[in-house]
Amino acid sequence: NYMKNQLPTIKEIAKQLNISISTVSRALHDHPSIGLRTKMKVQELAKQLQYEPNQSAIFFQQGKTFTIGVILPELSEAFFSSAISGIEDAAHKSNYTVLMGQSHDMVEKEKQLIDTMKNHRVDGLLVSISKNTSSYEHFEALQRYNIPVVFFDRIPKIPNIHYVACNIINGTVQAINFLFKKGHRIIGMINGPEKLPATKDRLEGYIQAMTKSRLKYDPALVLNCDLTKEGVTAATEKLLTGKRKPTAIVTFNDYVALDAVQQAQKMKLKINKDICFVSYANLPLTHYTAFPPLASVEQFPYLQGQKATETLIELMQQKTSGDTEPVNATYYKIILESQLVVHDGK
Amino acid sequence: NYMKNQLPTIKEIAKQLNISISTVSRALHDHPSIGLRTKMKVQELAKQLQYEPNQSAIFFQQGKTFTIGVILPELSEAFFSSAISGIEDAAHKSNYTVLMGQSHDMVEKEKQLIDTMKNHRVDGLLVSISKNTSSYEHFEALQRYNIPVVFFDRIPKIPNIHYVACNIINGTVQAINFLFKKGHRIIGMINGPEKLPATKDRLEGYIQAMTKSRLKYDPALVLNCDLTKEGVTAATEKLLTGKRKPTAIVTFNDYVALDAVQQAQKMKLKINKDICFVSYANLPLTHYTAFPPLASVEQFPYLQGQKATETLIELMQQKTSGDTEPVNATYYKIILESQLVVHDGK
DNA sequence: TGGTTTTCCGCAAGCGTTTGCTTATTATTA
DNA sequence: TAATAATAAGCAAACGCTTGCGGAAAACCA
Repeated sequence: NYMKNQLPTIKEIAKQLNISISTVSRALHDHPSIGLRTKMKVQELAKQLQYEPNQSAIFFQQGKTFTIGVILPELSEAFFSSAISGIEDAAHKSNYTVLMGQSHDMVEKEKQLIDTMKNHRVDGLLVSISKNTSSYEHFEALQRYNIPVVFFDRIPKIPNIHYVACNIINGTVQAINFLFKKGHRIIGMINGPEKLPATKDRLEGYIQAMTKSRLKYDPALVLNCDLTKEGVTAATEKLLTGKRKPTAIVTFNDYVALDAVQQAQKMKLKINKDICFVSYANLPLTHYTAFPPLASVEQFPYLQGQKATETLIELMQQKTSGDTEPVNATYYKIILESQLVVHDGK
Repeated sequence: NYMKNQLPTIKEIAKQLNISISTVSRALHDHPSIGLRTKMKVQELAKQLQYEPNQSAIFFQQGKTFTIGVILPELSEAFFSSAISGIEDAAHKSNYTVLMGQSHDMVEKEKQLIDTMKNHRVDGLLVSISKNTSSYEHFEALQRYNIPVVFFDRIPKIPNIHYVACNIINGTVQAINFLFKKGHRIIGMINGPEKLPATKDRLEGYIQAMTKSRLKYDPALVLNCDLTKEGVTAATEKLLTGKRKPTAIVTFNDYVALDAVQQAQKMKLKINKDICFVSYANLPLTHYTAFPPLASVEQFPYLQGQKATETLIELMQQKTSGDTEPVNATYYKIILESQLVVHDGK
């Protein structure tokens, strides 16, 4: 008692009230088997002492931390930071907290983070995998720990996983149709690095839409690039000096669009007249730019984060509610539809 | 042993090796008082069993969680997401993890988050306070728990706190000087909401610089606004139709600058000719816009986050390394200098 | 060989809570 | 009034790990 800077515990309360700690514990939880009188006394003293339960102890005792881990490539990227916002909001609503880590697209760090999260005994994990991740054993380790994982946006191509993703294909189709209706017949694409799933999806959508529109798919109109400014510039130039000159170009994302616009201008083309652009949204403020893309395929990062969190929470509940055996090997595969957002002239 | 899906513990290892758990614990920690033979045996079995210590237990036992909490207004804002990136990187380097929450600028939620963090027994806290926070008792509660707090960017104006902030004043002075050298003599400012500290700092810098440049301070040239598009537009119009028409305007941030540019264009003014803009950077891609500000006062969010984390970690070490009494009531007040970044034409 | 140091390891407490089970007390019924 | 039921509270184990302390065995010295 002598200036022990200790925090009050139920033990302390029990001692002062001359009752057992179990009684205190139950009293604080409003357990029916505790009389009203003592219940009151306990709660009063607790308040007076400013008692707060030591969550560390509870976590340990219950084997549950009410924490969900989030691992993604880059916290400062607009897309992910929106996603995080959605995650945090959803988690907070269900009284979970969020432990965060960024892999910087490095597999090694991704592994480290998984270890950290695992050791911290997070109750569940949300992951957007790094660009360079190609093997997935480090995720399997999580199963031993009974830590459910929900992937989002950047999902591994393996079976039997839970994920939330955005179907980019239909958005792409919408984009092409939009351009088609505007009269464009030769539509190019500046895509991303070949091996990226995101790149493949875009291409697939492109092919689908072109085929359906009875425009035959011309591979010469689709260029891959490494997303650097130089790469984009080169691709744009090549596309615009090719045999079949496109009147519209779909670009991998907003950054690419902006770089491509610059290059097109440099080539003395009138934007939105000689050449139009449509892109995949990942920037908040393209409408402030001089020549924003006519339209963007929106992927709803906030919503993705939110959905992913909600399904993770559901999975965690399931786990808790004691299905002795995880019989229900059903996997959540939640797919949001991307959507073409047409920007008004302004 | 019968398909208990339990994770291996040191107890398990001890049993299999017929030694005591304390020996196992020490062996795993390379304690000198354990013989090489047993040490090897233990470590081998541990690896074989894929043993990993239960951090929850350790946290509890040590009263330390190796976790730092971060509370800030909005995760998805570019400024903060850069800061977070810096925080995460710095934390990870020292083996800390990051627990995150966003207040959405609501005092109530800020309080909740502090409670959560406190109950989670984070080892330290990083806070950028919400716009509406004006009383600070909820932070004082943390002292009882011996949880050090480092504020960053948005810091409360009370004494005896640790903080990391960016001195915006000198950046503002640089900005005005920059404009002065370019020949501008009538320089306006579109500032933020009056009560915001950020607003006051900008104003102070403005006054200092104007005074020093022998341009007398004309209050009519400084307008407050609420940062909405309408507010900015109105302020811009008022400024550009006033008696003394500025040839340059310093704006509260990039968003304001972009809105103001639009309005100026609507008023048939030639940007960078009739009227120039300088702003405070908070967007990553102003250089893609049609008429970016000529220069921006950079506040280095990543660096701020990093520095804040580093000082927090230092504080936590101090706490641990057992100064029985926190005699050293020295408070870290780390101030980064903002810096004017002049954008090249393209 | 007897005593002293070293080396190695085990015992047990403790961290703060929860919870199944038991016990003491009071109220209820016949 | 005695037997039974309902109510209220306590005991003690458990969660997994760390660590101060004490003890046995082995090594050393003289």
